[in-house]
Amino acid sequence: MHSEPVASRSADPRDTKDSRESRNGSRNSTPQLDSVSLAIIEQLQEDGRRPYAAIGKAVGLSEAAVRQRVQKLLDQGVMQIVAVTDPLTVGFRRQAMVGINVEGDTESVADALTDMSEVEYVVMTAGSFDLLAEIVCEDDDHLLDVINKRIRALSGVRSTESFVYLKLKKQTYMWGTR
Amino acid sequence: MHSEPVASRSADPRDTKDSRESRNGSRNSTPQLDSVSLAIIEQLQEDGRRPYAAIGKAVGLSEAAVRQRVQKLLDQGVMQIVAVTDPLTVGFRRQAMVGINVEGDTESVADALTDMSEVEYVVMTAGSFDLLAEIVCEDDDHLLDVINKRIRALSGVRSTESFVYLKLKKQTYMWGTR
DNA sequence: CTCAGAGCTGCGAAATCCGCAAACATGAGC
DNA sequence: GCTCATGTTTGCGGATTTCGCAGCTCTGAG
Repeated sequence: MHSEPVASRSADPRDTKDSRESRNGSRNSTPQLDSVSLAIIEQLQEDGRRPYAAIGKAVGLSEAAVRQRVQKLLDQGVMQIVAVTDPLTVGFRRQAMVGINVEGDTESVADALTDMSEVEYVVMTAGSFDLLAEIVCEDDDHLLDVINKRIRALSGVRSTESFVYLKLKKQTYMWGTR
Repeated sequence: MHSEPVASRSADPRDTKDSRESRNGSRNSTPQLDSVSLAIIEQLQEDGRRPYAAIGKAVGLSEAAVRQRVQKLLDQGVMQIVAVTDPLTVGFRRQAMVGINVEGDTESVADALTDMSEVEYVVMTAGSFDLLAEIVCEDDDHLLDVINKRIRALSGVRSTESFVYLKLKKQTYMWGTR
C-alpha cells in the first residue's frame, strides 16, 4: 500500500474507524489492524526497543496511546517483540526444512508438530507438500531423531522430505518498510 | 554479588574464556559467543523489551555490562530486536515458499534473491532443492509476478516449485529456552 | 437523550537508560 | 616477575522513558 511519510492524518480517530471497516474481512481469528497500528508495527520492526514517545511522534499519537496499542497488540498475539538470531551462530548446528504429506486431518498433524520444541515454524501449504516445518537441532543425531522417530511416527504422516540447511542467506522482518 | 539461578558460574570471566576457546570453530564470519551472551539472548528472546537491569540480575552482570553486550551483539549483527507478526494479519495476503534448482553458482542466485524486497528468507539447502526462499506478497498478481517474472528470470535458475501458504501454525523465536 | 464502552491525552512518580571515569583481568613483550 | 595495552565490568548521576490514573471525546445502543 502506499504509505506516506507517516500517518499524520491518522491522528484523527475517524480515519481509524473508516479504514477498519473498509478492510474488515470478518476474519474469525484476527481483529484487523488500522493504519496507525500498522505504522506502529513498522516502527517496531525497525527497532523493537524504540521508545513509545518516538513512535508516537512518528505515527501522530501520544506516548500513552502508543503504549496502550502496543500492549494490546502483544496481548492479542498479533505481534511479539523478540530477539532473533541466526541459530547457527547460537550453537544450533543443524537445521532443516521438512516437507510433509498427510493423509487425513492435516491440521491435527500440524498441531502435533507445533507441540515439539525443536519445531520452529509450521505452515500449511498448497502444492506438493501439505505441511512445511522448520526444525532446529543441536547436531545430526538430534535432527535425525526428530525427523525419523518423532515426525514420521505421527499418525497421518504419509511421507516426508528433508532439506538440510547449509547456509542462511537472508532473514528479514521488515514488511511494510519497503 | 554472585548468586542467581542462571549462569552464576559465568560471572567468572575465566569461564567465558574457556567456553569460547572450547567451541571456537574458527568461523570466519561470527565472533563466537560465550555463555553469558547466550543467556542474555535467551532473555531477549522471551521479551525483547526486558530492562537491562532485569537481564543483569538473571545472568549475573551489572546493568551497564548487559547494556554494552547487547549493543555489541546488535552492532555485530549477531542478533536483532524486532517486532514479528504473522504477515497474513498485517495485510500481506499471499505468501509462498519457493524451492529452486540452480545450475552453476548457487550463491550468486541466492544473492540476487536476497536483493528482492519481497523475499523474506533465503537459505541454501542440501536435498532436492538448492535454495529455499520465502516470498511475502500483497496479492496473487504480485506473487505471480515475483515468481514467474523475477525469480525464474534469474540466470542460473533451472526450475522452481512453489508452496503457497494456507495457514501459519507456529512461529517461535525461543531456541535455548527449551 | 442518556448511558456504557473504547480510545486518546496529559501529568506526576517511579523505573530505566545512557555516558563516563575508575577498577579489574588478561595477554604480550621484555 | 613487571609493565603496558586492551577489553570488560562496575558504580554513579542526570536525562529519558515507562507506568498508572483521571478526565475528555466520540460512537453506538437502547
